[in-house]
Amino acid sequence: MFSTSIPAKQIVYQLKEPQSSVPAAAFPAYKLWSSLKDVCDLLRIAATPSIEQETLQFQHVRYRRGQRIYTMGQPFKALYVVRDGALKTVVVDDAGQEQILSFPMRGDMIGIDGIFPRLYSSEAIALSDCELVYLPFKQFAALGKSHLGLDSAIYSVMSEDLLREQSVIRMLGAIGAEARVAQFLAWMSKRFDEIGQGGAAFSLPMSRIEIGSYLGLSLETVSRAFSHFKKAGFISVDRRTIDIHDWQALAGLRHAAPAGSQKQRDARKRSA
Amino acid sequence: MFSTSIPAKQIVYQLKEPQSSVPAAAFPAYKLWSSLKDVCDLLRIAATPSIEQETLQFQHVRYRRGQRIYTMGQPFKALYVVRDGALKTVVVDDAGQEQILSFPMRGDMIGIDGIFPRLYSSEAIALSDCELVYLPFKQFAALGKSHLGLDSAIYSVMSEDLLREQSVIRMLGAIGAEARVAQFLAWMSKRFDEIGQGGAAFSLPMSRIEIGSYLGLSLETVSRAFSHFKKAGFISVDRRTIDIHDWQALAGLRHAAPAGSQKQRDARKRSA
DNA sequence: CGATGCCTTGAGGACCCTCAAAGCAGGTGG
DNA sequence: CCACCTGCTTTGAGGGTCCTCAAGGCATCG
Repeated sequence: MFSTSIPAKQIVYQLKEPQSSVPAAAFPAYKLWSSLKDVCDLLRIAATPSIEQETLQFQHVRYRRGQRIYTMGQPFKALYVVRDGALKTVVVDDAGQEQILSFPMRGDMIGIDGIFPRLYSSEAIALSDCELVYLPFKQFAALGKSHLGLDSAIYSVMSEDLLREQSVIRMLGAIGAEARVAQFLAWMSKRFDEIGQGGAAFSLPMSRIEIGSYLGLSLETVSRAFSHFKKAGFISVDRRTIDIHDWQALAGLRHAAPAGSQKQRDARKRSA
Repeated sequence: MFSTSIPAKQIVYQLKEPQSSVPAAAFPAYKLWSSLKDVCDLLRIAATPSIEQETLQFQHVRYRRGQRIYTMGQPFKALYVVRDGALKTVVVDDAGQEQILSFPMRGDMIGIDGIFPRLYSSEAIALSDCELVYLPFKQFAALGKSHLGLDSAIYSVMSEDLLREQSVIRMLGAIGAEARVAQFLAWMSKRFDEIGQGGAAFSLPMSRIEIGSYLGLSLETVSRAFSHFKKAGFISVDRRTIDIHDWQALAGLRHAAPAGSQKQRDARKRSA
């Protein structure tokens, strides 16, 4: 139904479900292969001399807005690193409910959650046209053995992902609605800044519904929070265009917690 | 203040802050070293012949109820695998708020979130007396190179942890209070069953507050949910002793969602 | 036996979801 | 080029879930 198999060394434009009739050629023939060092740079892994000498190349794949990179239940074959564009990863429960897990952007690795069950256990969908580096898992994992420190670096990438999820859990479990949205905006701003797209003014790649799903809120609550921050002068909002005027104010809203958890009770008991 | 350094090959009883004055000798001299194969068995990793021949041994460490295994910000040195007992992992925010991330039990690996930042980014605290296997990270990671398939297995363990966190996120983001508690009980039951402590009747190692923190609920809501399930005949509750009478009923409450997210709208749009 | 945690149960109210309507942008087709 | 449709966003009104506050029971421990 949806064959992701990419025959060993062959350029494949991933253009199923064209949706709009732009031909593949409409994409500039950017750069379709990455060396191991390129991948490490993307992932912010320090490259050793040994890594720089590796000649194995990894293919780039492109997706259009709305396309699925992989689907729940599909056999796990590869990891992907985002080179350009924005995506969402979601799980769909048996009732058809979508829950968004992350919004991967440049430098993020996706597909990790498929390693253990040997099946992708979430779906990745492109929010904008995007370009990914395709890493066949076996080949990539094998490189960990031949390059000193690369295995630890891969562990690091996975560990980082765990950390990111932990901060989401913390947010969902112990923070009020407005503070979640504020923190989300602060994160996005920081993220766009790192990527070099200007952290102060950017365009959100996702809808209010998607933000709501990610934050455990309804779309209306997200919208209202935006409006509130606008009135307070922290940001400007116009549709998906955001200008951050007061990053500190947003990041500072982390506290203000009325949701899910006991406010200021108990705190800590045992003295260390 | 809290030195975790364990001098290479030497038995160390971790018994700081005795709390109650039970001497170390009160513990039976169980088995204080594990081979790589033992560790793999614990982690449910298939052991290859090469792994069975590995002679490197890993030390066991014991902790008493209430003791910290590691603390946030402490330099990362080792992973631990739970051999016996139950723990909690928590993050503490700048306001002193605790948020519980997981309740590791036999077969779980902890400390993974410290790999990337080279600092433990959460705390692990023993809920009961327990016994862990101490895996110095460098030595352990190095084994991944010399044993075929072990590196992939380690990736699997980490990937599994990611999956577990994802299901927590899904719960916090899109499910009502009672359903969370129900699912929590169903999980615990399954977990105790796997460990061989009887999935139908068990004793919870954690308090209502801790369950609430994990599930993003107040302790009162947890308590009320327990009472409700008792009245409905799904379980018996007496303090921390739980008897599951109708596992299906609990697991079935997964749906019933009124919290955090849009109920039955939109669902899925683009047809695959 | 008093003190201390932990758990249960009740009453009131805050927060955020649900439902509803209207404004706007982009795309399609006449 | 404009009408129309669809999808996204904003804003308002009402109500439900779950938190907060409070009091009392029941174990464990010094």
